[in-house]
Amino acid sequence: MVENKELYKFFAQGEKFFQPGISIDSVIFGFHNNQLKVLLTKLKYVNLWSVAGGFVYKDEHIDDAATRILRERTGLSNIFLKQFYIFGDPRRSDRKFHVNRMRHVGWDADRNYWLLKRFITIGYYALVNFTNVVPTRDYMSDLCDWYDIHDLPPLIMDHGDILGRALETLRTQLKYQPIGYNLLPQKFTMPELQKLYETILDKKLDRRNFQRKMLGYDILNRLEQRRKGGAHKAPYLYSFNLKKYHRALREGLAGGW
Amino acid sequence: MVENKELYKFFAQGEKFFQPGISIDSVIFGFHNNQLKVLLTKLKYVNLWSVAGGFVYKDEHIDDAATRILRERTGLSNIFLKQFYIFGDPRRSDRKFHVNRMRHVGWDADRNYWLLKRFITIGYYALVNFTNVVPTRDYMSDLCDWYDIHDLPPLIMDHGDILGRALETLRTQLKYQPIGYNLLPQKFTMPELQKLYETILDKKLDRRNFQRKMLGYDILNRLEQRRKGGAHKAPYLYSFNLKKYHRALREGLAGGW
DNA sequence: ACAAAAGTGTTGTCGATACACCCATGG
DNA sequence: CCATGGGTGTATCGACAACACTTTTGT
Repeated sequence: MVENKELYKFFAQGEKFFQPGISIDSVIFGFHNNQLKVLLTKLKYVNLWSVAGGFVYKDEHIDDAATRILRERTGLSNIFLKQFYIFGDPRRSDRKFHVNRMRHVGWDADRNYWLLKRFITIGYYALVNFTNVVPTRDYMSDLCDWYDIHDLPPLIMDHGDILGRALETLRTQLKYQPIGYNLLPQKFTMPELQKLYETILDKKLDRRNFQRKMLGYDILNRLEQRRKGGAHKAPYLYSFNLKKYHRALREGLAGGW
Repeated sequence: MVENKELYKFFAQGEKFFQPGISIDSVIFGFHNNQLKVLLTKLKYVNLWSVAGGFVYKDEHIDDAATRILRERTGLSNIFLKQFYIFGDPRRSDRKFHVNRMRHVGWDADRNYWLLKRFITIGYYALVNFTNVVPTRDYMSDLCDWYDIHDLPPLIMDHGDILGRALETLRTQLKYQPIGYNLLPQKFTMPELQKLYETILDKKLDRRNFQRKMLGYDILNRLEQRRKGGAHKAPYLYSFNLKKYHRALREGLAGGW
């Protein structure tokens, strides 16, 4: 198998290219069907899933590495991406997992093999537009797809913790920063934006107060057009005023839900 | 010199004990004479200062490493310590600086020497009680002392950035968490607590509103005793109600300055 | 016409600010 | 006795939550 050759090559030569002992794990959030989703990959030879992970090239900025990994998994660049925590427990790695994978491609590792050493991982979280993403697996995985935040498959190592802490961070950030731009299509309605907030915060918000508060932030453009076709009254479409949006990102919102 | 032997040993054997490519830099804040201070060490053989740095033993949790480094510099355990950012620019290390130090102890490093490789550093910040600290230098440094945040000596590499970002984080955290416990003596007056807040935020606060807000958090015990001796009316002494203080740490404050 | 969804308005509460007043102490 | 700092009280404003009303649309 050509793919397993690639994996073999990674095992054999990764040490040459990658910064030792450091990995990156990005929790990629998307929004679809009124549900918050995470992009996960199923790793080969085991029945375990993983958030979008990877390694840092020896001369690569960690933020660039995170961006690259995100692009490899989603096809997207220019995305909201932020480091949120470092996971530095010396026992977080799962030796058996690696040994098992290596056996499948015929790589025989000794005890000092680079991948079996301790890894510290840098947690990033990303917000992406679900419909623009083309989930792309690589030679390490045989599946890459979205999963509902409330219905997750079994995760490798401490990826449950990583995901949980990313979600917690997202919820906190939500209070002080605008976020819809990265998760919604260009044009969207106020109820759609509200659903996004409700989904992330996991609680109902008052329709009318939400609208007024959101408009109060002064980061939205109301378009002439309305969303037709649905039953009932047609809602306005909005887009983000990028200039004001980015100012709000820098300076923060009043906040408090 | 015995000390230089130690440094030599570090150069020669550090690779055996420490996790490669990872360092820890802790910005240690204290409060004294109504000024916010940082604990810095002056490194040997150069006219540059550094925040409290160190390395991670191969089987040590990064949080434990940060705690250990803090104890080595201050003599204190059980302290408020929190990771706040990872600095991962591949060009952040200063090769010349290391080479220069090594030359002074007669260590001759080749190009692949561990210390000259890329290091990613984990930024922590700590809040400590100034009067309890015994600033302690080690074999790498010839000075260790407090410096006013507004009057800093020249700092090594990106330690200026690290310090700035730590300060920014502290200011943000101040809005959502109680902090005085770690920076003030056991007993303190309301004006003293206010000075602390004013110093960190670098702005004046209204005396009366501050008092009411602070008392409203319900984390203080008013003591019978008052602070005598100063001119003018004797202010009450307070101490923190630790139980409520820690609950507030976990659950956050209302906040907003 | 009516149910359901969307848009707009009104009111009450609470916290934050601004400021006025009183108390204690040392010079 | 008065200047200075500390403690307590009150008015005002604005943000936010709760809730009423009107408008639009498909069936």
